Amino acid sequence: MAQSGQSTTGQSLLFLTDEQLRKGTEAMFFAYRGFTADPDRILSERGYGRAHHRAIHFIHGSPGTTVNNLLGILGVTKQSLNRVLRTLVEDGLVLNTVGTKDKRERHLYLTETGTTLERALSDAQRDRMRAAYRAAGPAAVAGFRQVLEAMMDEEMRHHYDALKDKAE
Amino acid sequence: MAQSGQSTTGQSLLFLTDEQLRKGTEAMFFAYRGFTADPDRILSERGYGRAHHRAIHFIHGSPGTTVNNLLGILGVTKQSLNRVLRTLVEDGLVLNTVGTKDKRERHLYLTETGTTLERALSDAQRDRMRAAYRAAGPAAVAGFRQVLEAMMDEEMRHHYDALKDKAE
DNA sequence: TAGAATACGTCAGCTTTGTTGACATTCCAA
DNA sequence: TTGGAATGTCAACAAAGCTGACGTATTCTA
Repeated sequence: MAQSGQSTTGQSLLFLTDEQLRKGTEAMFFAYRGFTADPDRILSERGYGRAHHRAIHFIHGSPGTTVNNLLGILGVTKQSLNRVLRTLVEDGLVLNTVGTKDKRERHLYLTETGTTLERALSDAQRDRMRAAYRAAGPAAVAGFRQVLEAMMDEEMRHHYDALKDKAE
Repeated sequence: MAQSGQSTTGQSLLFLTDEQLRKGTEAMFFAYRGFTADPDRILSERGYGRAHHRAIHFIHGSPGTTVNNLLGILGVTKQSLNRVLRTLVEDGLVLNTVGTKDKRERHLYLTETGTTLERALSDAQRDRMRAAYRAAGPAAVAGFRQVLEAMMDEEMRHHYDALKDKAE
């Protein structure tokens, strides 16, 4: 066992060895692969990639979102996003409507087919997360979220909080 | 606040709402971007990418490892790894020696230049992780690691454990 | 109301990093 | 000793990111 959780005061937690930090980075690396593995399988069956998954996920979470907003969340260029979005619209998974208030904007929605795929993807991903959560217990889950949130960039945390608030 | 950490018995943790799980996946997504952001900056200055970082990281952790072993850890094809390795050897960051016992194998080592870059990269990455760890506290860190480990594929956990044991 | 700014889409071309296929070398076992 | 398995290299291609330039429609502002 490592000497990380000794102090319950939270005061003397300053000895973070290189070893502990290295293990943390490797845990992130290996866990992220597991995190994406199950949806990746479903996606590749249908000729989609992780980029499509991300678009579908956030359109599902914020129906009617604009292209510009999605760009901020995903942190890619519009050319890159456009390529993905175009195939999703062509394949009938995403709907693209002209803005009501500002006609320059395009609002994005999942069609029924899109929603079905979203559910398949998130079910697969959540099964693994659910299993991990159960194995680790509620206290561990709280810590997991705390560390992840502390690891985000400022800008990313804004997007994260905005999405979080929406549901509460 | 969510209703996740209510029970201290760890018994009745069965109500994992879709909402909680969704937030977990988004936390992973946004945190992973932060996790890679700092090294990415250093790498792009020198014309390298994340693939180079991964190779350097694991060669540093297991000096003398073979190409085949590295393939198992990274989970890519040998052709893909080879391209990265070749540029690192050409640039004098990695040393490639013919196996002594089995001449088909190549043993990989970091040169002094390679070690210097490794240090710069891991310093940058660890600064952020250290800050996150401190902000979240030791109990949260323990939970963080627990959940990540539970999220890995079997095969990945084997690699992870092998690397972990090496240092203990 | 004219011109600047914004939102979106697209064309062209490049880079990184993954893929499959073909092939040389080396080792081992029948 | 020879044929198959293992290790690693070269070639060509695909996905998905990037920059830069440009067009169009719309909105904002001086």
